[in-house]
Amino acid sequence: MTQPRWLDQTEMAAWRAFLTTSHLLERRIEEQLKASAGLTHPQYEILVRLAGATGRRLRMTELAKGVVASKSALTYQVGRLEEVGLVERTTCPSDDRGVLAVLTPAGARLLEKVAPGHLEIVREYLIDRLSREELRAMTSAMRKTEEALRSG
Amino acid sequence: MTQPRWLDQTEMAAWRAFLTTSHLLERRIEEQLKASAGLTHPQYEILVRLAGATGRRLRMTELAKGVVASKSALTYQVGRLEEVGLVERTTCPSDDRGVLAVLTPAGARLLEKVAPGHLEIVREYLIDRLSREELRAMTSAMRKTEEALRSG
DNA sequence: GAGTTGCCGTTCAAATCTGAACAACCATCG
DNA sequence: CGATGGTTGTTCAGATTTGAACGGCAACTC
Repeated sequence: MTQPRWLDQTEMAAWRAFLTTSHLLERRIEEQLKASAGLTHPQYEILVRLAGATGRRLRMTELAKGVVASKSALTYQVGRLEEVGLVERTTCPSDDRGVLAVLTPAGARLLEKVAPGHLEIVREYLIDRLSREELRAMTSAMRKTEEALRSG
Repeated sequence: MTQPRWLDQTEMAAWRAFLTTSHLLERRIEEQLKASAGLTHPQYEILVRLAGATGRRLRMTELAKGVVASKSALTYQVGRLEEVGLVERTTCPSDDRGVLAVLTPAGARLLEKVAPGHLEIVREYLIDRLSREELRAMTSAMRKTEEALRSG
């Protein structure tokens, strides 16, 4: 442990901008999804992950890691999605402890319907405002942090 | 309304990296603050904003905008902080509707104690991993998005 | 100065998240 | 086989967030 190292003005500005913007964007996305499909952002992300998985199914634990949610939060949200027929649960054939969340055809249809409006928000407020250079730098930066956090 | 514009591979990678990383980092920060001071991240941010305000006090609405929280969430969290003596409430002298949240000396002391450990996390996982160029680009990018979201 | 409109912060019920505890299962080793 | 330790997903209670509704006050108009 060395001396406490504060952030200089530039670093603090960077951190504050990141923190504030991620929260604001999260809010905007939540609002759009709720209005257009009655989905929360976590629910939407679950559908996206399942749609991208082979067989449109994933183990609960994998899914939780993918969407960055706690196990119990995922159990809860998959329960909601199952109630409305967007996802089904199957016991994992290779591991009786396991549960597979499976995207239903209705889930896939809803996702196709909702995705454009969602991505339009992502474009409008983030992607389309960034230069190629900024996009590249941000991706690089985020990946470094992600990698570090996934390891620890 | 034009055609739906999907994100190309580079754009989607950028968005996914941002989304995932912000959630992972949020989790790590929450964990650190809880362990080191029993504070949640929203609570910590409230203390930070108050500490930086003139007179160490802010109107509830300003504070809510600053920390990007809903009015009711802020009411709740300020209530928690008041219970443990880190913040006090005062009625606003210039506007009887208003409430001023004021950082107490105990709140200031706790913040000084906790900030280094918190900032160490921010450094370790984000700031220290970024080149000066990445830091600059990320700040610029985040500010553009923040500005757009604050206007709408 | 009465009326109207809008802002301020709180309250409330409902939804969601958290973390610990738990039961069931897997894997390894002796 | 039997014991041990680790994993899996769920459950539960408690904490937090959300959004709408509300009462109180301010600001502006006529």
